[in-house]
Amino acid sequence: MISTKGRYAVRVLVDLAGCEDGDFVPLRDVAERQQISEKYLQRISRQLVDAGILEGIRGKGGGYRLAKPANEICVYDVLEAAEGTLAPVACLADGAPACERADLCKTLPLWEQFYANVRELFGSVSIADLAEGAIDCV
Amino acid sequence: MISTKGRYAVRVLVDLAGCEDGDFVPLRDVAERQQISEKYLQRISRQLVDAGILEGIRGKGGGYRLAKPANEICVYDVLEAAEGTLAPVACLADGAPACERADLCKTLPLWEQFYANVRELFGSVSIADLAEGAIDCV
DNA sequence: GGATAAACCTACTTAACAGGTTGGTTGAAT
DNA sequence: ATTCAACCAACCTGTTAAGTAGGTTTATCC
Repeated sequence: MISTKGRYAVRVLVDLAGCEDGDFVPLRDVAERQQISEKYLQRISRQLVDAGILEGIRGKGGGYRLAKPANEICVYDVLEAAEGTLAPVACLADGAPACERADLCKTLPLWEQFYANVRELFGSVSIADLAEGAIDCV
Repeated sequence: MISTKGRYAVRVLVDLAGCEDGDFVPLRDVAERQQISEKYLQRISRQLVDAGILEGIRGKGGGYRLAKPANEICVYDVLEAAEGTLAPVACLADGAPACERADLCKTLPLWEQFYANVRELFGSVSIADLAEGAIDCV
């Protein structure tokens, strides 16, 4: 399951991608359009700033904007910034201690395959793709 | 993330698939081999029985065995039985109320695609595949 | 028929996390 | 000086994960 944090993050990015390039957009506007608590978005936005995905400036006339062109921001990076790792099992997470059972673990290859699929899918879709509705349902 | 419940469930099934066909194996043995609390496995096993994946008989000489041949049990069914839905977002879960924003939701197609990938991968791998180590790392 | 082995069942616990909310502080424009 | 808006820290509330405890039923074996 993708938590609301990750989903909200994607929605914020897509929303900003739909605004005029280069403009700083106050979070209040995004929150209103997306019907999400502004306060909660604040926390999420900060994480996105820390991850280098968003830029924020303070004060009157401030707000957020994409730190890179929308087609250079992939969904994978956004989800990872918001949710932490997307590894399906702890032993595949970045910096996890190697599992002792790894050699004899018959299920590990499956999780590895799954993780690879996740990276492949979310890594190949950009915020620009979403904003344009370029993803078709299957 | 796949929770331990789901992962343990898969491991139990793979373990049982490695035992003599038709034998009922007491959970204590599985728990010992897999190094998982027997009590916790009890709960999980019950869910798998309810889902028609395992058969259990009580009393001395009892235990569990696969309700179907290992190559007819796919990982998807096991995970779903143990974890509930595998839908990445609530609005795609079985029996979820339709989301009002569905039409204008630019991210929905992405979650649908992801869900389809999950079903495809886990649906195409059987317990027999895992038991034989037929999955290769990528 | 009694001991034993096993699944079954209910309830509880404990810690972590999701999903926020409150209440401020700092910084920039006007 | 005022206003807007990002930043920051702490808190809260409910749910879930991950188990534990302890008992009840059912079958086998002696």
